[in-house]
Order: sequence, then structure tokens, then C-alpha cells
Amino acid sequence: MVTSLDVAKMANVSVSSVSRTFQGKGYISNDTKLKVLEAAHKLGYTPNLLARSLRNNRSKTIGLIISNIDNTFYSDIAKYIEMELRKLDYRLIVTYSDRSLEQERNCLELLSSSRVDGIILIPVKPQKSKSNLKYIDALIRQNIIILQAFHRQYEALDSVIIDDYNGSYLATNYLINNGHVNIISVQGEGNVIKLDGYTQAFTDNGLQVGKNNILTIPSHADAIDIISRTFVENRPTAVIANDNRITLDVLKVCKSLNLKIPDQISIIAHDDSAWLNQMGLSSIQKPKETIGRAICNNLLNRINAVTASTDPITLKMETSLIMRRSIKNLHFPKPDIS
Amino acid sequence: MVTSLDVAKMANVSVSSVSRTFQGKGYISNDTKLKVLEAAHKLGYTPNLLARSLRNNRSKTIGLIISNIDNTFYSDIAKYIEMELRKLDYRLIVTYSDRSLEQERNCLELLSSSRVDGIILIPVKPQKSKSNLKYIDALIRQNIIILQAFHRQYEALDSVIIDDYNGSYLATNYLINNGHVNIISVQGEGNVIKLDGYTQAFTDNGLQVGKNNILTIPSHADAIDIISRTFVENRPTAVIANDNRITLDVLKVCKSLNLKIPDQISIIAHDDSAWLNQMGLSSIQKPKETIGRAICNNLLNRINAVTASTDPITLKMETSLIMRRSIKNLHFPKPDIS
DNA sequence: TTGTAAGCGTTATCAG
DNA sequence: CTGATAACGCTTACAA
Repeated sequence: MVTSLDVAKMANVSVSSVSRTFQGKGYISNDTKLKVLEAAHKLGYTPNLLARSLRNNRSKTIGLIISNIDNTFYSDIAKYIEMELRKLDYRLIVTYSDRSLEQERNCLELLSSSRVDGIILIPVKPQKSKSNLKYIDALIRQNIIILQAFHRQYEALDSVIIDDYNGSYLATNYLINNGHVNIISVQGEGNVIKLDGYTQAFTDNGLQVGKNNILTIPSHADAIDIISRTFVENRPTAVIANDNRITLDVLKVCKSLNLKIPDQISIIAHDDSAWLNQMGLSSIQKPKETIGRAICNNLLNRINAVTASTDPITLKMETSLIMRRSIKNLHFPKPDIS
Repeated sequence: MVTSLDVAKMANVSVSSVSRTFQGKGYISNDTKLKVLEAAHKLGYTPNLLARSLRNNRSKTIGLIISNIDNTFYSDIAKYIEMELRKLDYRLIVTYSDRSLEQERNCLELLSSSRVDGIILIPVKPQKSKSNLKYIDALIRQNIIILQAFHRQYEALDSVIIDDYNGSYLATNYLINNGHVNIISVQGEGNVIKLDGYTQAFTDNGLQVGKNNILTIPSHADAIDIISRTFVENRPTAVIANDNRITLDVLKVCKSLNLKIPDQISIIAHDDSAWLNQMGLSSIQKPKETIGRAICNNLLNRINAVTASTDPITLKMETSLIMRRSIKNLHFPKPDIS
């Protein structure tokens, strides 16, 4: 292991000069800088970030806790986060809580002892009103900045979330404008905000949400069965599938009931992807790269105390509607695509 | 920041005792251990891994370089790797080379100065015969163990790869057994091994690969156009799509040419996923969890010098065929599924 | 502008 | 079994 001392010796200078050249801080003459650089190059020296972190009490490392990898969206976001962080000379430790509060605590502990400067937490939904609040508080006291993404679970934390209200509103409104009234909204538990947008679109259009048209699938229930039955009973003309997994389930049901899209049923899904694109499904798209950047910038501003506000900040990211051929216009007998 | 000294003071012992309790090494009486644990708990102490790493010259951290996030497969693997590493008390720094050699070098540098104990490299394909060989050699000299996954790019490294030969062989063979002869194989550049399996299946069945039935899409070419033309000219009865992106392209072409699956064309895709499942596409599946574990174990065995062999080791992971309803049996007029 | 030396929080060695 | 102390490689006052 070649150290700054080795470089210093070879360049006939002191370790401080080596340090100074490698962080571009403090007074140093061009001459010695060159000598150091040359020696360093010859020896293949790279500063030891471990030592630097220990000394500076700053690891320049951020931790990311992903709750659910099955959601491709989060993996994509992870990429944008890492690339943004690298630009800012930060590293990213990635961990997976896999939808378990206990695993999440595990991740928090690991990141805490790794002395990360900050944590991006995609929180697991608390079960039975248990949560990791205490652990989070402990980390905050340890001076680790935590930002939560996509779900506002902990009051005291900055949040970057999606404007799901608006996304659902836009989608619902679009369907209504196309003549749909009997629209089912299918979601996992705890998606109140998306529902609010859905409901609001109805009232804004002077309509009522159809009876039993709000379909919330309990965690471990048989989604296919529930959706099937509702489709048969309610005969909706349109569905809004509020996440990736539910989209798959809805599609399966459509296939098994032999419902043609969009002829017999129109669909809008949350979370755009190459597959949705391939299948011609309309969707509510989130600006992934922008989100990744927003998360990093917000977090680093806190870490470097650029952000003055002492109150938690919430950033809401806008979504947009991507129209493909999964929606039938009921005002016209023939849909314009098909 | 609460340190081992703080704990030591409170427990009326020395820092060595604190150290000993927290790593379960060295002689220590149950009595003092308990005192230490109590004090640590009261103070909310966690050992500082940075300091430990510096002292031990072991960071217990592994770096992962992902070449291409668009391939969902890699994100899934990342999850299994992280979870396996966590069990083994290692951390994972994730970086993305985004298919660029320069970015890859960037990642290598970052991991090197982070003093990771090992690197899992999903290598970028060398362009114009350039590669990061020199940098890799430098890291090896720095005593960082590198394992390459999914592509054997660098001779000196251990590899964990997929038995794509066999996967393609099985797929092709299955199609042939179902009466297909005019089978097109579509792949990105540099997928010789999959092709070998494809070809071998033909010869083993006493058949010849159809003229122009091997379709290799150059990196920045218009895949849709190329595939379309070949489909029109060759009128294949079956296709093997050799990666995720190509599967999407093939599906698009089928749709635009209005080819019904499996009636007019049968399809087998590489890389299984929920979406393939939903669409009823048959596929060649890779055992992700097993692969993740194999990667970690191989790497850690090297790091801890458990592995005796001085020569590079190659681990080949077996694939399996998942049959869905995208394949027509030409021996029977009506496919049994339709 | 440069060098000296103390200290960041651990662990390993050695003496008790 | 326990404690004192010297490292690990770096940064930063402070002195020169």
C-alpha cells in the first residue's frame, strides 16, 4: 500500500504538501505540486478515502435503502442517484430492506456504522403501527441526514415525493373526458393520495364515483381473484392500475376474462416502462432523472448546511400522462386507433 | 460522536475491553462484557467502521460495477448480491458504467480509493480493441480482488458466467422438436456463445441453419428495420430473441407485421421477467439468487484466501427453459394451447 | 510557501 | 483476563 509518506519521500517534500496537492486546498507552489504529482503517478498512489474520512469526520458516502426491488422504478432511480452523486464526488452504498421493517432497521444500522453522511430512505410501510422511528431519531442525533423518498412516513424528514394526486387526477380526468364514468381504481394498501386525485376528478366533473369502484388490494390477498370478481360485477369501461404489480394483475384478469383493450376496457397504468410502451399501454410517467437529481441535491444541501430551513422540506415531483392506444373514446363509436 | 473511549470510561474499563466485546475476539470475562454492553447501549455507541477499516486494512466493502441498467436482470442480481453480502457482514458500493469504458474506469478509480476489498465487475464490451486492462492490473497489484460477471473480458480474473451455450441449445432444440426449421436467432454484437448453442442444435438434429437466419444487430443500428426486413424476406416460423431489448424489438416487429404469436410465429426470449410471464412468452431463465450467491462466495473465498487455486476460476451457471404459450407445435395442426 | 506533529477511532501487541 | 500504547493514512493548526 503506497501512502502519502511514500510519495512525499520520493518527491522530497513533506506529507502536508502531498495532502495539499491532492485536495487543492491551502497554499502550494506549482513547482512542488508538479513534483508530487509526478511521484504519485510513478508510485500509483491514490489517497486513502478511509483515512481521509476518519480524519475529516466526513465519509463522502451516501446510503440508499430500497424497499422493493420488484418495482423497476426504484432500480432506475438508484442509477440516476449514483451517477449524480459521483459527479459530486460522493459514493453510494446500496441496501435492500425488501419490504421488511426489520431488514430496514438492519440497513439503517449498517449505514450508521459505515458513517455515511446521509441516507436516502425509501421507507417500508409500517406494519401494525410499528415503525423505525426510534432508530431514525437515533441516526439524526448521530448527525446523519436522512431524506425519505416516495413515501412520507416520518414527519421530521425532508421528503421528495411524486405528485400522485395530480397524476391520478390527470388520468381520471382524461378518462372522463373520453366518456368513461364507470372507472375502477385498483391500488395496494395505503395509497390514499392517488385515490384523492381520482375522487376529485369525479367531483370536478360533477360525477359520482361508482359504487365499489375503489378497489384496494390487501397485502397478501389474491389480487387476481378480487379484480376478476369486481370486473364481472361492475363491468367497468376503464381501469386505473396504481402500481406496477397491479398493472400485471389487471392485464392477467383482462386476458382471462377475454376483455379486449381498448375495445372492451381502457387502461391507464402508473409507472411507465419499456414493456408498457411495447404493449401500447397509456401511463402516468415520472421524470426519473429529475427525481434522482432532486433527491441528491436536497440531501447534499442539508449535509453541507446550505439549506437554511430548519423545518422539513417536501419536494413534490410532477408526473405526466403518456397516451398510447389503451384508451377508447366512448364519444365516438370507433376509437381513432385500433 | 460517541467513541469506544466514552464507553470505556462509563463502564470503568479500558478501550481494549470495549474493542474486545464488540468483535468477539480475545479473552474477555462475561462480567466486563456485560458492563461494556450496557454502557454502549446507554450511549448509543456503534463501532466506527471507518476507523476499524483503516486499522485492519480491510474495509469489508465490495464494489459492484453495473454496465447496463436497462437490463433489469442486473438490478435483480444486485439485490441478491447485496443481501448475501450483508449476511456475511460486508457492505456494497454500487456504481454504473453505463456501457462506457471511460465511465467504467471512473468507477474502478472510485472503488479503488474507497479501498474496497473486492470488485464485482460486469464488464463493458471493449470498443475498438480498447479496454481497461491496465487499470484492472493496477487494482490487482493494489491487492483488490476482482471478479467479472456475465462476460469474460479479462483473462486473469475469476468469472461467473451464464451457460448461454446450453440455454440457446435447449431453446433451439425445443423449437426443432416442435417441427421448426426456419428459426431466426437475433442478438446484439459479440454473442458468439449463444450462437454456438443455436448452431450446434441444428447439426445435432442433422439440419442446416437457414441462410441469413443469424441476425446480429450492430450497436447503433435500427434494430426494428433490420428485423422487419429479415422477417419479410425469410418468413421464419420461430425466433430466439437473445436479450431483453431485442425481445422488445422483436415484439414490436411482430405487431407491426401483424404476425400472431404463436400462430404465425413462435418466440423464445432470453431473461425471464414478470412481463414475459404476463405476455405468455416462453423464455430461458437464469437462477438469479444462485448466481448472486455464487458471485459473493467466490469473491469472498478469494479475499479470505480460502481459494487455493492461483489460476483464474470460471463458474458456469445453468439456465432452464420456461415453457409458456408462445410456441406452436408444427407437428400438430392445432397448437394445444392456442 | 513549507514542514512538524497532534489527532481522527480503532485494533494488536505486549506487559501485567 | 485486562490495560497501556503504538500504529493505520490522512488533514490541519501552528511554527518556521
